[in-house]
Amino acid sequence: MNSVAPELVTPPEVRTLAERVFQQLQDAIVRGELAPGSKITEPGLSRTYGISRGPLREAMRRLEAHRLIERVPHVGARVVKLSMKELLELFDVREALESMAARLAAEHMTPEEIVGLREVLALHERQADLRKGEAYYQREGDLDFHFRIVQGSHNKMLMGMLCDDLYYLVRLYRTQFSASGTRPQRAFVEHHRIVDAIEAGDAELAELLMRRHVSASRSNVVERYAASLELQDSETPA
Amino acid sequence: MNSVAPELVTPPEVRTLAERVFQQLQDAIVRGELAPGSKITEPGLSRTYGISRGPLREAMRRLEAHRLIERVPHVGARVVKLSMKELLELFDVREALESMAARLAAEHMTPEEIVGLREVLALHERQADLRKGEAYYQREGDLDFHFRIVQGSHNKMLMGMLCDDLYYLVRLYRTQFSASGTRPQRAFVEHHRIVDAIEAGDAELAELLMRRHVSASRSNVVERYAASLELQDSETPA
DNA sequence: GGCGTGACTATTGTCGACATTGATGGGTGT
DNA sequence: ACACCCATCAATGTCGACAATAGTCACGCC
Repeated sequence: MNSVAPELVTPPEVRTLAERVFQQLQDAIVRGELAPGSKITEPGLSRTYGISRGPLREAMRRLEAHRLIERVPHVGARVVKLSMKELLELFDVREALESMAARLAAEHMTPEEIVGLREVLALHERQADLRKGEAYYQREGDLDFHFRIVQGSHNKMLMGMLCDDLYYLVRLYRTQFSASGTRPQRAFVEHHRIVDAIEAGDAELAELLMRRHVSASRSNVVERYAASLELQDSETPA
Repeated sequence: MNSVAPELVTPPEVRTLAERVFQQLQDAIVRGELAPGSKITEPGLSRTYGISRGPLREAMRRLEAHRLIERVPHVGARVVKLSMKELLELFDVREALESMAARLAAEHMTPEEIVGLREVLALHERQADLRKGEAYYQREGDLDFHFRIVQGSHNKMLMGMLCDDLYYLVRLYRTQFSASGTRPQRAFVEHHRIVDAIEAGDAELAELLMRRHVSASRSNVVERYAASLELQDSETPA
C-alpha cells in the first residue's frame, strides 16, 4: 500500500521529455539539491540532463507557474528564494484553503477514505514511536495527512492548487524551517480531532479545527524564527 | 485614473513574443472568441499570430498553468470546458481565498487604499444608475471591487492566485452563466458592508461578510442554472 | 455488410542553429 | 585614480526542420 498521493511518486510512465525533466527539476529543488536563490542556466541544465533547450524551457515554464523558480526576461531564472514574509503568506493561503478542504471533506468524504485516513494516522504514530526525534518522517506524515484531507474534499480545483502547487513549496520551506519541540505530538492530537469531526460529518468543526491546526503550525514557525534571530544576534554582536 | 489592476490592462511594453501571444490568447479565451471546448492546434495559431511554434508552445504552457486550456500529450490542447461542477468548485475556492483576503485587508489595508475602494464603489453605482439592465459593467465592477480587496491584503501569494489565475476563470465562466435579477443591487449593499468592516479594522466581520457575499453569488448561479435546466427540459420534451 | 488491419496524414515532440539582449571586462580620457 | 565608454561574450529568445506519435480512412477479410 502506498500512502502517498500519485503526483508525488514516480508516475506510471512519463510520456514526454519535458515532463520528465520537469519532475526531476522539481524534485531537485524540493530536496534542496538546487540551492534556493541559485541561478540556473539553460545550457547548464541542458548539458546536465542531456536534453535540448526546447523541452527544458517548457519544464522551466512549468516550474515558474508552480512558483518554484523565478524568471526575468532576457536575464535568467533562479530557484525561489526563501523569505520569512513569503513563508507566512504561504501559511495564510494554506489556512484558507485547507480549512475549506476540511469542511468539504466532512461533507463528501466516503467511509472508505476515512478508514484510509485513520490508517495513515496509526502508521505515522507507530513510526514516530520507533524513531523519536527524527522529524523527517513526521513531517512527511503530516503532509500525507493533509494530502488525504484535500483529496477527500473531492474538489479538483482545490486539489490542484494545494497538491500540485502549495505542497511542493511547503516541502521546500521545510528544508529550511523545521518544526520542533512538542509540536509534533500536539499535531497528532489535532489530526485525530479533525478526523473525528470529519467522520461525524461536522463540517463547521472540521473547518475550525483545521484552521487552528494550520495557524498553530504557523505560530510554531514564527517562534522558531524569532529564536533563531536572537541566537544569530548573540553570535555576531556588532 | 485606471481602476483596473495592472495585469488586466496592456502592460507598458511586452518584452518577448511568448509573453505577448500569451496575453493575446488569454484575452481571446476570456472574451469567448475562442469557444470553450474548441480544439486549438499549434500550426493554426502559429499562422494566425505570425510567430513560430517555439514561443507559442511556451504561451500555451502558461495558459495551461492558468487553467485556461487543457493539454493531453501527443494529442493536443483545447480551451477549458465549462462544467457546472467545476464552476461550483471555483466558487468554493474563491470563498476560501477571498474571505481570507478580506480578513487580511481589514488588518493591513492603508487609509489611501480604503478611500480608493470607496471611490470604486461610488463609480460603479453611478454606472449602474445610468445603465440599468446592462449587467456587463456591473460584473466588471464587481470583479474590480474584489481586485482591490485582494490587493489590500498585501499578500503577494494570495494576489497571484486570485488575480493571475482565478479571476480569468471567473470572467470566462461569466460569459456563459451571468448574474441576474436583484442580485446586483444586493451585491452593492454587501460591498458597502464589507468596506465598512475593513475600515473599522474588524477582520472577523470582514471575513464573514465576504464569505457570505461569495456564497450568495454561488447560490445565485445555482438557481439560474437550475432554472435554465427546467427551461431546456420543457423545450425538448422526450 | 461489419469489423479488423494497414498505410497515410496531420499534429505534436525534439533538436540544432541564428538573432538579440544583458552583463562583464578592458581601455581610454579626464 | 576614478569614471565612462565600448567591445567582447555568454545566455536568452526565436526560428525552421526532422522524428515520433495518434487519429483517420480506405482496403481487404471474415
